[in-house]
Amino acid sequence: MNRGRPRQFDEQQALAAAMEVFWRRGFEGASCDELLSAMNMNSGSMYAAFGDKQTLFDRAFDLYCETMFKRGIGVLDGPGTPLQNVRSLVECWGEFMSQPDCKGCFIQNTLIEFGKNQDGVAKLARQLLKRLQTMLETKLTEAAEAGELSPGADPIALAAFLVNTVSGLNVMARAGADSKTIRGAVDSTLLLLR
Amino acid sequence: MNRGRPRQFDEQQALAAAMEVFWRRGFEGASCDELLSAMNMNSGSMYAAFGDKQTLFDRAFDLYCETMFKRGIGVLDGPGTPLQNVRSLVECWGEFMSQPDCKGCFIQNTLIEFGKNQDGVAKLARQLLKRLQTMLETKLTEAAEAGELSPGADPIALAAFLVNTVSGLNVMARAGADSKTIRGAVDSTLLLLR
DNA sequence: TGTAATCTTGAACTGGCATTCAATAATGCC
DNA sequence: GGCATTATTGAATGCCAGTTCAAGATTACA
Repeated sequence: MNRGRPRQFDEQQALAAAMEVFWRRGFEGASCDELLSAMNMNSGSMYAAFGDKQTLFDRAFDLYCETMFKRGIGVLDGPGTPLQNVRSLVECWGEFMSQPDCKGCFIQNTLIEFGKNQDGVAKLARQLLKRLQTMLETKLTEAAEAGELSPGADPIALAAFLVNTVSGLNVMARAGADSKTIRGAVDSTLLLLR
Repeated sequence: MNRGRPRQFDEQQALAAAMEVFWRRGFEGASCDELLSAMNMNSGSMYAAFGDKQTLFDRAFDLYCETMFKRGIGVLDGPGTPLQNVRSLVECWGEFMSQPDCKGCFIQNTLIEFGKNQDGVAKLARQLLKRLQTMLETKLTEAAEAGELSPGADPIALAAFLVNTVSGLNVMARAGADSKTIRGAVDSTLLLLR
């Protein structure tokens, strides 16, 4: 079929390895050396396959979004009442962030590193967070209409609050907070969801 | 008195300028060029006065802690009941993070950039956050004993939760969240403090 | 077997950054 | 004024990380 020397690496596998490194170190923090040895490639092959470091990051970031973000959406749209699903998602965050050598959430990390940048990945990260917030608003509005929330609860404010909570959990996790602290934050958060 | 050519810069003023740059850009993100022009100094003078970039950062970070962190402590120890003071602090955070071109909290930013590092500034940032958490625990315990909190409220968990909240607010602010979102998060947080 | 196409390898290149340094300038003391 | 001391200046330095490139390797097809 295809002429030429065949590739000695699997693109998806290499991308997954790059994702791990970027996830832990960030864009600036990840050196090409570390990336290349994690991907088990030489610079020439990598540059031929992916273009440059930024493009590699973009693709690794996309891969993360495809997997992890959609997994979160799955929880929100799972079985159970709207409020139960929101509470499940918060629980998931807490467990995720309590893992021993947690790297946090790649989206949050990217948001922090690139901040208000108007272009590329930062914009995408902001959009994703906004999407999460909107989805939470929807679910919480449903919950309010179903009478699952205490009367007077504001679904819009609660959604903003939950996005804020996950941002906080991410920071705490990356700062190495003990699981008790994280558990305390999660438990207090759940008090508002009823 | 002192022999030799007198300094043409004010050390505290230069330090304050450096603090602004590090605060906005982080350690890696702040180039020496940007620092030097903000400080209105040449590299030679700066290196003679402060040593190197890391030492300059350390001193700028100390300056921030001396001013901003203690200001927060002042609110906690202000007039009013324990709970009122805690609520005031949360309100302050919200207003602070809602400012138009907010740089966030320097301590949080540093924590994020240096993460779990065992040495130097990262360790100091973690200690400060821990201290904040402990102070909140104390205040909230006092509030509980004074009957200001609803029965069954857990001061320890609430303190962890509040530290988590301020971490979240910092991320949201640096991500450019609108003030309505931040306000929503703050309002929801305050619901737990009563 | 020869040729074109594709991939691998790792050394060389390049640009940007923190840092140094030698020359110069400004002060106090004798 | 001469000298010691300290600051300023900005070009030069050295290093490191991202990137390129030429040589070699491996395949398909003729």
